[in-house]
Amino acid sequence: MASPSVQPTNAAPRARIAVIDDHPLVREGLAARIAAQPDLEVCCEAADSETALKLIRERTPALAIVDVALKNGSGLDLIKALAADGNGPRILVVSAYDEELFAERMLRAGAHGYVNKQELHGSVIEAVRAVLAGEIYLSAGLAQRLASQAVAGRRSTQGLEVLSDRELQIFELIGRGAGTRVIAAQLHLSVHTVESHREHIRAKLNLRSGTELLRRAVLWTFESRG
Amino acid sequence: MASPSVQPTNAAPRARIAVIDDHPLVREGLAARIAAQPDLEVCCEAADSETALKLIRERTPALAIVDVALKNGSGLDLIKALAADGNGPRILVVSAYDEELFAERMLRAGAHGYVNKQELHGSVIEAVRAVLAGEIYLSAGLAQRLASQAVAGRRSTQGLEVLSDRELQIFELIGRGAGTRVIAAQLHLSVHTVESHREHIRAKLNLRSGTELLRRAVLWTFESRG
DNA sequence: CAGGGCATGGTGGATTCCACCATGACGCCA
DNA sequence: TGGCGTCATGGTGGAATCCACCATGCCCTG
Repeated sequence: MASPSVQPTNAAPRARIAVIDDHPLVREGLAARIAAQPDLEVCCEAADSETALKLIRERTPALAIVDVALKNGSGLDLIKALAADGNGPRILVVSAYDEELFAERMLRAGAHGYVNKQELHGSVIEAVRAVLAGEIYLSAGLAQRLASQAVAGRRSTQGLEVLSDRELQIFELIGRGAGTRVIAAQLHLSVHTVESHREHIRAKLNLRSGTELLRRAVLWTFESRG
Repeated sequence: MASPSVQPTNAAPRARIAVIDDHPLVREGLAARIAAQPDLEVCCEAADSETALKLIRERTPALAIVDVALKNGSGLDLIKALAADGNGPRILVVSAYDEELFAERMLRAGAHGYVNKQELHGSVIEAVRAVLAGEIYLSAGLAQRLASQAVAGRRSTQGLEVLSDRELQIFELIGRGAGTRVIAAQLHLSVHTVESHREHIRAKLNLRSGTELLRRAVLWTFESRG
């Protein structure tokens, strides 16, 4: 991939793109848009991070569009795995949450762009091209917010930014209604590990009971409409 | 609905469909699928309930595909408004949540079908056709759960009307995040009593785990009490 | 009166929670 | 380079809980 083949715009072959999202409709929407471009094409699709990883390694797309919340392993893991591969595809994250919360983490984990599903009129393609060209792409509002945040160096906010990646990930799953054992299975972790994370989350968010935790998580997921 | 005017399937013209979703990508995915059918076509799209209402009244589609969570008015309002119009389009709800909670509300508000975004490989079109044909369409898992609920004994299961006073009271406390022991203390009851009520609530609402109960209770308190 | 729903409580076994603890990996910084 | 903190991963054991039955008493309605 680092080989001199990654410049498709001037040649005949289209840039090959992987679409990873657990909503079939979103996949199709993306695929339709991409297919409509003369210089881009979809080379594979997947709904969960495992098959995604497999497919991407096998088909070596130039870019992968990844949703934050997948079935297994939640996108973040996928991104980390891809980044760890070294010469993997460039990565554009699509999310229903426009939380700076996620954007920051995703980018740190190795993503090259972050676009919100909501404000996605024509900008995906724009984002795809930008990321393919080697740039970092952020959807409109996010850039400013991230920047101002970085400048302000803000803390606490009682909010979820105190949580580590793993913790946030688990927090989200809790919000979706998954029990500890389900989460453990889904993330390929020991139940104890998940419980540990749970405990840390509780501590960080100042929640006494697991009930309160679940409540918080459910409300949060609901509010930020996953 | 009983009027003989809405019968597009037998003639040459395609059935005209409105697509209402705040995710552009999902809209496009749906549009692409619909456009691929010989007997269907998209007549308008909208991202919020206001323009949706305006467009639908103006263009009189045979069917409207509506997302639960819109920007303004949350889909539910839209459905109610359309139902109030009397001779509006048939309505198919698409949702990211497979909660019976939502399905119930939507159907009661006047929707004719409810499909989950997740399990949406080819079923949307199927659902569209069914709803156009005058049927009520529910995505797989939901159908059973709702049916078993309806058959199991009582009417409409209006959600919580089946609950006795005590049960509702406890349900609400659960929704506020109170644990069993707290509830017991607060109501001057034995923990066992509360647990019994809990169990009865679960049974009545067809919820499997206590987690589901909590989740549902939290969502309810959030939804209804503003 | 009989039956049904309701509120109250209990028992016992399975599960989950939760407060500690431990280890290895990584990063930071002096 | 070593030390310190954080993170992720796991474990242990006792407390709390869940949950499927069961039991009693009460009130209402047929």
